[in-house]
Amino acid sequence: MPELPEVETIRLGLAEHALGRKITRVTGSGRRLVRNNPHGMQDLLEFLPGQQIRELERRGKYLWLVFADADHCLLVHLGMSGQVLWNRAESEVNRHERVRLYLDDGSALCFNDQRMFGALTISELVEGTGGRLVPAAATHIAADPLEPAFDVQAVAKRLRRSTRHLKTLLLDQQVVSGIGNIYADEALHRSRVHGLRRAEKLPLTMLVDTLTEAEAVMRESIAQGGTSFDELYVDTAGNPGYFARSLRVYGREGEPCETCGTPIQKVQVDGRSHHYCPQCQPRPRGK
DNA sequence: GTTACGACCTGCGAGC
DNA sequence: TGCTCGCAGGTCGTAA
Repeated sequence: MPELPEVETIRLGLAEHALGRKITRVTGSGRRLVRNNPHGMQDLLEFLPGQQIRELERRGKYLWLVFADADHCLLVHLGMSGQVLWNRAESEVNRHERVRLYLDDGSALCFNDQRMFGALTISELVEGTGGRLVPAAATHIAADPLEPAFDVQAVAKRLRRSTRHLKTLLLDQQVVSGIGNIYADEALHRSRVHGLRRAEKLPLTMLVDTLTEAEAVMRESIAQGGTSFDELYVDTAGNPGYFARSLRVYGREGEPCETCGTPIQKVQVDGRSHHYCPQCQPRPRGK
């Protein structure tokens, strides 16, 4: 599932191949991936050919292609199962391929999506958080922990004003972006906090610690190419990431905690699974 | 304004 | 063997 480290790995892969390249042709089918465009696929087919890719930007789980002579960009969200593969133009079409951008060097960027949660959107660039140019369709997304504009103290204070479960807040992209279910669980384990704790009940230092651990675990994951549980996440060359073997709690239900040996447990927090060590991360009283 | 929850979507595995 | 059902989870809309 692409979270910040996986999207950043894809961004780095794209930068290697696509920067400076001009889009010559676009093919695509289906409506769901392009549902946020007023005229669906037609908007991509009309806007993208001839555009030169000048920059590749990312905020949280959102990635966008900035073009050389346009105030619009192509905003990419990979949802749960999106992939961006760099192929030869004549390469075989994957059964889940939705859109293909042909580049002027004979290569192609293929957007695959099995579960159809992803989105490709032509969006205007506007000034967003921290004075940064961001797609209008993503202005509601908060800064992520890897951005210079990210203020950990301010975000911790924002968390502390909420009565919600901390796990749920970490997943709220309008509070802090880039964190998904995997890295939320890992950050909570590293900071020894149970996801069912109410943010308002926690000391500020503990919230700062959780956010700091989130940043650390995502940086470590980027260094290993992200986390792959199955074939759903691969980089632009089709290779899996190797951070899954470094995860301490996510996907390790029943296995001993690396810290204390207590079996990892799994519960539901607001409809999402939460993996935790009952010894290192005690549940709040009454739960 | 804030919070909680269901729908969307597809493939896979468990259970019958 | 084949069918049904639940689960996975990022985001958005809706209801309270």
